[in-house]
Amino acid sequence: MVITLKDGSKKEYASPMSVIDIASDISEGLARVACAGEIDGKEADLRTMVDGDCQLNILTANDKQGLQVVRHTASHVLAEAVKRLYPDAKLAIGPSIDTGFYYDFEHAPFSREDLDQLEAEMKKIIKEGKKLEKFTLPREEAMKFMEEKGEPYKVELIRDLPEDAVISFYQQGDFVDLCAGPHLMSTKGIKAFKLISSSGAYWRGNSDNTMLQRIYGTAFNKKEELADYLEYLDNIKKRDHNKLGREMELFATVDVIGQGLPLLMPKGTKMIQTMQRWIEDEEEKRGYMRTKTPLMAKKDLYIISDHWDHYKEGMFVLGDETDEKSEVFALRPMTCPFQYYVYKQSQKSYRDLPCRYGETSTIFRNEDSGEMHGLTRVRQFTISEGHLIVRPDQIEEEFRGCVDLAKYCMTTLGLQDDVTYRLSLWDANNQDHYLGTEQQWNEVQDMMRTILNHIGIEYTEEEGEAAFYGPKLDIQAKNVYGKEDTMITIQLDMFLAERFDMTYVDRDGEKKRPYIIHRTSMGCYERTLAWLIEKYEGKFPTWLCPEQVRVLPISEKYESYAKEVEKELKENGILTTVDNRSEKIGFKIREARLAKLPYMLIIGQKEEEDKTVSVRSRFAGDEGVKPLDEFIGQICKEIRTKEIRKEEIAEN
RNA sequence: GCCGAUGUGGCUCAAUUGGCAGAGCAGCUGAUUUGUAAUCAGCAGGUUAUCGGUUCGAGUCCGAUCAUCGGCUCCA
Repeated sequence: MVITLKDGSKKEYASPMSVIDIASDISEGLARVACAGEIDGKEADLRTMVDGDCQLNILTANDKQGLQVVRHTASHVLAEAVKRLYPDAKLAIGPSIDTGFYYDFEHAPFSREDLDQLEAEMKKIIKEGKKLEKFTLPREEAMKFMEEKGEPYKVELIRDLPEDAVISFYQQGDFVDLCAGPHLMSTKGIKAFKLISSSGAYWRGNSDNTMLQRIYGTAFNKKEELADYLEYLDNIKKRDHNKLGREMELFATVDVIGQGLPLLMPKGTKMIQTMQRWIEDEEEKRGYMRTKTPLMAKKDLYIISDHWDHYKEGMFVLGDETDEKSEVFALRPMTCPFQYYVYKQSQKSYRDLPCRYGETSTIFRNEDSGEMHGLTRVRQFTISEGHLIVRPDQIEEEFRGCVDLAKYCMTTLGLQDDVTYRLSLWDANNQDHYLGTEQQWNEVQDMMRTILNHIGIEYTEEEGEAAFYGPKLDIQAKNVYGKEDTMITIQLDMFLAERFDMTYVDRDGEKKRPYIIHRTSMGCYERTLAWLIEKYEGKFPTWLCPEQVRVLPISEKYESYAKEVEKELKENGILTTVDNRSEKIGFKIREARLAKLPYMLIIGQKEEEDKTVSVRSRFAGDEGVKPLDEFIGQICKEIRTKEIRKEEIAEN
């Protein structure tokens, strides 16, 4: 057989060889660092026998997949350490993940001290350098084997494998684990690892199941890489909106007000107001009509919209539901039905469509108590919500307009490169959760795909993420810790128009059903603020800054001139404050830096000259003495054009 | 909702293991009037998240509640 290597060179062997033996044949050095193989582009264990012509690539820990193998093997070492220290612990699953690996155990919660002890045990296991041996068993024997070992979760895993699956195990010394692999040849290949944390996690990700204990860890090829990663984890805390946003007095929370109900402080509010005014104006330019509808409604409304059946758990209900005579209200979890009634106030012609309604809409969702987080997961929030009532022939163009608006918003804020697009589909196995029929869903989902392909955006598809009334294009972004949330959503709905009996009179005089596009142009203001804090590390683009210029007189003598300067700046719409404290100028500058201000103006006078304004910016440092008019012109232009300077984007 | 950790002035942290709640920074007052990262002095600020229990005595031990954090599940 002929093996073609990565560099194009060829090796010929008379009989089948394992990947690791071929690696050894290439060089002993390569065999030592080999983590896995890639046969004709498919990942393979080092023990895999190669028995025909193929393209072979040897993966090391420098390859992403190679590192995954190291981490996966580290998870087995962790499992062995747990079984050594706590023989009663039951094993569940232990995969590698983007940032390392985890392993789930049925056991009492692990403390940090337990993790330290487990780390020490893992070091021992690695030092012992046991070989990992792979073997397979037929289904029944495999189940019996794991039953005898007292591993009920493994038995369940085997039971659920397809009939024809090859059931493989890896053994290192006395420790055996059910595993598809691939794995390193020896535990010695784990050069640097660390157990990061532990927490509860449901068996098979289902909250009806037992809660297991998950231990998270990470592993790297070199000690320095691990140290860098741990330092990185430490550093990103400085960008965490939940910490920085409180420090910068953008928002706060108060025990007695409650979870998920942050107070937006004056500075945070100013930023949101700036964004809101900008977005409302932009939407108006794009043909939206604004509405202002109630924050609550009788339950009757939600019965029509089907929220009562599909979403009641997520709503704040006011009044006694059990008393049939009392009026029951609910705070709105979205604005859709309210805007539908705006539409229904008059009979519409096909000429009236598309009908674009926008509302800066505060909504309420009763999230589970454990879900709240800073500004990204709250119980009351405000979104730039909109509904477009459209004819079938207008769907594509209007959808395209929504995507364009979303992109414009993201680009203006500088967030456009940090997002991924996800087409959220229904779950055909769970049809009770959705309105409509399978045929209708297939139709509307295909329509979405066609539009997205025409627009030419790259997207992934995700089943079970749709709204109950239709598929969504979700624009997703991650926070500094890698947790993903929806930034913007554009949804296509062919069901609710019927439920609300919305119609238009078509050219032929017949009443027809419109389609509805639900969309946000920028999404939730609170969440967006959170992303901005993390993106810019608090050093926002000037137009968004709650304090754009701070005027710093070098002494009391210049206070009155400082006031004049302030007045003139304010007249030009620049957000300005004066620092009148009697501190030394160096101290004032330090304070202004900590406040992450874009500009400071230092007011003083040199010898016989007139009073001067010297400009200091976080972009160019000391810009020297400038005429005030020139400075005002410069900053006004910056605010007007919503310019984002490169320096403003915090380095990763 | 579930598992775990945490909760002491605005912020960062002490309090010798159950024995008088303390410091730095921020704040306020006064002095200083300053040219690019910290002027000096003084003052004020706490029912130790809340409620209850054990104890001669609780920041410390126990219980409940609330909130915050890390996850799981859920979600814009």
